[in-house]
Amino acid sequence: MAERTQYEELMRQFSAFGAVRRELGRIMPSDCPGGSAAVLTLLDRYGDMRMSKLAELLAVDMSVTSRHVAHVVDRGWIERSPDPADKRSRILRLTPGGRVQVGELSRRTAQLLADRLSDWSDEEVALLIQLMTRLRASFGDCRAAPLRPAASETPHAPHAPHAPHHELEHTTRTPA
Amino acid sequence: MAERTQYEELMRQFSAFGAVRRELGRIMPSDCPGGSAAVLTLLDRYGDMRMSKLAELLAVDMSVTSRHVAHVVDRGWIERSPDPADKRSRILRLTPGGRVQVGELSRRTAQLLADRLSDWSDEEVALLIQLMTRLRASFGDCRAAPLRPAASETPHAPHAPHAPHHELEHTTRTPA
DNA sequence: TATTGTTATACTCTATAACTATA
DNA sequence: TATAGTTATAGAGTATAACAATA
Repeated sequence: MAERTQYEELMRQFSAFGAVRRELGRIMPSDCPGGSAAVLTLLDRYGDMRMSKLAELLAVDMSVTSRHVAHVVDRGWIERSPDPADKRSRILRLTPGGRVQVGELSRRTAQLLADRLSDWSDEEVALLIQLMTRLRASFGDCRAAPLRPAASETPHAPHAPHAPHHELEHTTRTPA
Repeated sequence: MAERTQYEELMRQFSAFGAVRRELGRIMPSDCPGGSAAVLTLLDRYGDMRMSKLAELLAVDMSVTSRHVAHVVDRGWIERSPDPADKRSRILRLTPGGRVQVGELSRRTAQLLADRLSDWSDEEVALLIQLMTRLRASFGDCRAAPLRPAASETPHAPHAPHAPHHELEHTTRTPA
C-alpha cells in the first residue's frame, strides 16, 4: 500500500507515457497503424485464433477488434477462415505477407528502442518489463471482473524477464 | 543495450498498457476527460503558465492544447488572462472551482490505484515511477526542465543524471 | 434464448494547415 | 518576417447499441 502523493506521481507518469506511445506510432508504416500492428503481433505470438480470443488479448471490445481485423484483412496480412466447429466463428491466420509485415514492425520498433534506450542496461529494461507486466496483471481483466479481486492467483514477485508464454486457456469473455 | 527479443517484449507491454489507461479513464467524471484532467493536474503542479508552456508539458501540439484548454475554461476550472508583457500570450490559472476539481480527480485516481495496487509495496510503486520517469526522459520529454514549481511540491526526478537526447525539441508547434 | 461477429454512431485524442493578432 | 494562439479538417482508437447468423 502506498501513499496518495505516490499515486498522484504514478498518474503523472501514466499520463506522460502517451508521448512515448505517439513517438513509437510515428515510426510505423503509414498503412499499418497501431491497431493493425497489435493484431499482427498477437497473431504472430499466439498463433491462429478466433475474433473473441483476439479481442480478449487486445483488451478491447470485439467491435473494435472487428474493425482492426478488417483493415488488416484488406491489406492481405491475415485471412479469415470459417470455423468448421462453429459457423459463427472465424479463424484468423497470418499470411506469408503478414509475417513479412510483422518482421518489418519488429525491425522498426527495435531500432527506435535501441536508439532511445541505448544507455539502459539489460537488467533495467528487464525490470521495466517485469513491472509493467505486473501492472497489467494487477489491473488484470477488470472488464471481466470489475469489483471482484480474484484472490486465486496474484503474482507478488515480478515474473521472468522475457515471459515468452502465457496462459491462454483462460477464456474470460466480456460477461453480459 | 538489450536484445531484440527484449525490445519486442517491451513493445508488447507498451501496447497492453492501453488497457490500464482506459480503465483509469472510465472512473473519471464524464465532463472531465483525460485531456482536461491533464491540463488541470499540470496547472496545479507547476502553477500559472502560458499556452506554449502547457503544450510543452503535455508533449502535444499547441492546437491540441488549445482545444483542451477551451474545454476546461468552459467548465470554469481555469481562466485565461491576457499577458501584459506579450499581448499574443495568455496566462492560464486555476480557479477555486478548478482546485476542487483537481482534488476530486486526485481522490478518484488514488482510490482506484489503491484498490488495484493493494498488493504492491511502497518500494515497488516507487520503482515503477522511477523507471517510467527515466523512460520518459530517454524519449526526450521536456518535463525534465520544470518551469516554476508550485509552492506545494517540487518535482522530483528520481532518475540518474543523464542528458536527454534532444534537450529542447519544441515540437509543440506546427512547422510554419 | 444465448453467443459470435459485424456495422452504425458518437466521442476522445491527435496532427497538419490555414488563419488572426501581435511582436 | 516571426511568434502565440485559435480554428477547421482529417485520421486513429474506443465504446455502446442494434443487427444478422448460428448455437
